[in-house]
Amino acid sequence: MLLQHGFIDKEKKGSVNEHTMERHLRTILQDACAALSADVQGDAIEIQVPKEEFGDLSTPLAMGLAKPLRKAPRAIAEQIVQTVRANDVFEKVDIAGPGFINFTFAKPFLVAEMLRLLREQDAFLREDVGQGRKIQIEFVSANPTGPLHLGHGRGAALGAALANLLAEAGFIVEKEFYINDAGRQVRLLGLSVYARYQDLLGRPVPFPEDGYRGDYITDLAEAVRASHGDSYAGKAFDDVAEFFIDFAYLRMLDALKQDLADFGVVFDTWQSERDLYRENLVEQGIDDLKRRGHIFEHEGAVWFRSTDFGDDKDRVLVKQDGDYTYFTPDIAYHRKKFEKGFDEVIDIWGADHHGYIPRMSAAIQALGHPKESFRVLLVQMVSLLKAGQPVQMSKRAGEFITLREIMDEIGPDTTKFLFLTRRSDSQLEIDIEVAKAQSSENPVFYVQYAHARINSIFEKAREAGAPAGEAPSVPDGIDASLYNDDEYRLIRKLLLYPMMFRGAANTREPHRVTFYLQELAAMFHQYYHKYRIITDDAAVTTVRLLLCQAVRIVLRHGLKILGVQAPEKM
RNA sequence: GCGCCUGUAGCUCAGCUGGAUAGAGCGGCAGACUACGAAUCUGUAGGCCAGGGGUUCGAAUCCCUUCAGGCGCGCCA
Repeated sequence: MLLQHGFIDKEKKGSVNEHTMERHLRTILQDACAALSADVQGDAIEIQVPKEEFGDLSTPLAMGLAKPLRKAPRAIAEQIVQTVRANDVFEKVDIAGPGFINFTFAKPFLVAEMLRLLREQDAFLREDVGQGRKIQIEFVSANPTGPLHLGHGRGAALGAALANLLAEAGFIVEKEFYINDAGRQVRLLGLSVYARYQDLLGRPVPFPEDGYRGDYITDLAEAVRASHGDSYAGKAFDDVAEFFIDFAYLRMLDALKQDLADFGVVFDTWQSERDLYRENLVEQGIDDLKRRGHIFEHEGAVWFRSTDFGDDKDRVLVKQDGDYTYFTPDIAYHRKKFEKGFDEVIDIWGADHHGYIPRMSAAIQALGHPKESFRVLLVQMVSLLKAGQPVQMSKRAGEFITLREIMDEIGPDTTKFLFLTRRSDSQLEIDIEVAKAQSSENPVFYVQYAHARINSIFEKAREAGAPAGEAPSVPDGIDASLYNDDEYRLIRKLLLYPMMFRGAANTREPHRVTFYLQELAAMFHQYYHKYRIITDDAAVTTVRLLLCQAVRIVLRHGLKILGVQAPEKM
């Protein structure tokens, strides 16, 4: 159940990528440091991608060692270079600036790595950072009281992409949606529908002050009338509350699931708040905290001493009137998450809830879990512009742009891609006119076009009777001189994918994938314009088709993480 | 008042666990289809990284401060 992504090739899952450019370099540098009697762990060595003219990879290692070794950075660099130069994976190793060491890999090595990419495909691209650790991502979790809006869409895109990313990175991932079906909000929903229903039957009642006012409320009231006629006419709300609440929220939940499905986002588990009560978990949560000594009573209320764990103030769990606060079932919920055995729990929240983080974190720590095992990713607001003018959104008046509308306007792929080209915690503006009008120059099409174009090349190759059909079979070796400098640029970019991938997984930042894909697509389009893939020279053609195939594999992998189609044709 | 997020090219944003001459897309300007898809490509202009101070070999990145925008600070949810 946990592995329903269909994306993970379970047979290849176990293989670990041992020989990317970066790992190679790391190992070599670690040995070099040992020779200098500097105890540096391979993983701790900083490796970066420099500007192209400097080389493929570089390290400021020597500058960092200057102080502990009490030597000049360049002198240290010299020593490192001496030991490293003998290695034949490098074409060039040199020192630049204040002490950077730049590495340029030898072409035969690059070619061999690319062939490995072609053979191993996804297994070559991913890095096992999770090592089977269990991680839960809870996201969207919208109240089932209205349609999903853009903020939810952003959370959905992020959560789904992150789940794909982490699953590929060797975590066991569960995607969960928390259903707020027990609180005041669903009651208000039921009451709103009730009021509209009575209106329809000519028995107007005052509309609730904070009620939901969207047209969908009236639609729900109509649906009640259609299925139950006037059997609830004139009855007091308290007598029919359960019916109206359940009728309304279950329909909203269905609609919400449909929206998410159409957006391409699927959840593994749906946790109901009511079930937490049914299973007595809310009470157990309080008891657990009590046992651990973090509960006190004050002025007739039950408090959690969250200040012991970094919160600003202590928090009430049971009010004077005996009701729970919103926080209390949430503690039970997070307690349950950990009882299910997750090593890490990620919540994706709207940024307006950021003030809630310290108390939730405190509760989790109080329950005995390490602080680092809980992580909240904040998704900032999405504001919508139409031709440069802000579109006013008021949830109260039921006036807001829904995810559904945006999906219908600009398509799920574009919507997801736009959401994922920004860090989640930066505010995002989408101008719907721009997104529509420029659809032909939209970044998502740019990347997809590269993929479709490669597919088209293979079609052409088949027609032309080139030595390749779908894609040439992968040879054991290729003469490194068959590739030109522009092709080596592309190959290097491909080989940097695993490094980018690991960074994205470690930081939980899928947007890095988006940026990488745009860069790769750009590089490919440029290459395509400069050279013909299918030529009279059979050897060159084969070798170029192999490169195209490698680009295609990487594009597909990246797009799949983002949850965006990799179309054969456009 | 306190806390969190943000401030980088005309616009939208990357880069932020300190590294080399700060990047991309869009928009602007000038160009490229008799060859695998022009949803593409080439060239060009555009910056006191909000301001100020500090830390050090080195700061867009870390610290302090000012300013501007957003969001929070309930025995609400």
